[in-house]
Amino acid sequence: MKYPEDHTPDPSCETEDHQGQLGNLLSEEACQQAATIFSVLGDPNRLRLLGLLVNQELCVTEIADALNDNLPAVSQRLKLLRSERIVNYRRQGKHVYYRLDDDHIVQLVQNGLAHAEHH
Amino acid sequence: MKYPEDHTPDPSCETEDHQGQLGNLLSEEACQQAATIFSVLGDPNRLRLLGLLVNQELCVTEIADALNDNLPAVSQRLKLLRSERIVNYRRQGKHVYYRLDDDHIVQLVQNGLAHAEHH
DNA sequence: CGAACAGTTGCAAAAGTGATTGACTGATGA
DNA sequence: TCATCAGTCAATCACTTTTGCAACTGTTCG
Repeated sequence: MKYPEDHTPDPSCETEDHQGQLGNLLSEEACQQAATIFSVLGDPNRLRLLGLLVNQELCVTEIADALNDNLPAVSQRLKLLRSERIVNYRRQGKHVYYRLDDDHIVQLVQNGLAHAEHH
Repeated sequence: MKYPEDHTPDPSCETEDHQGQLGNLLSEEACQQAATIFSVLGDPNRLRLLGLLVNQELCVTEIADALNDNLPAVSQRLKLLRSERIVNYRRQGKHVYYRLDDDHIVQLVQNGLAHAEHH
């Protein structure tokens, strides 16, 4: 999966139409976007990070400490999560505080976990 | 993310404990599993395939035709989806019919789409 | 201003992933 | 049994993604 640099949807995905033949629920574009979100969630490190943010707002250093990870790595992950609008942030003095963008993400993550627990 | 060959959970993920310090919701193992599921869903081709199966059972050739894709490619994807128990199948004569394993998946996919549409 | 702290960015190496092709297996039916 | 159809497997190649480190930016405070 190639992550888009920013929120610029690729128009070239309209070149062929794979829908409509069998009552496909998923439009081409929706598939693309949903797949991107899923693949961003599809990494244990990022998922752990999101788990931390479920009920609190934390700055990068706190996150890195809590996850026992180094700062640049955490910052990279946050950048990706930011680009998919999964997390949001605000700067306060020297610190940048991150939080989950909305409850939708929590829903998604919990759904995924629920399915994981089934097996 | 490396996909596990089969449903054999890796015990080596218990070597270190990254939890408990800040009320982390997600256990190490749950994270791993959920991340695997997410990353399997994190591909537009697989997502389209799942879209096809939402209300029907189809054999591999039918899927390949509907998606305008070649048989081996579809079979590979199905194998992966199978390994994560996202789809289920039965053999009938020469044909292998696939279906979604349970409603949970539909939930997950729809959640992902819902978030995608937000932006 | 300049030192120190908090984060971010860039880059190269390493690891992982997906598409493709050809060979293989299993079932059917003449 | 042999030919054929349906599907799977395995290996390779090109391409992405992740990671670790060093350099850089921005902010505070003496």
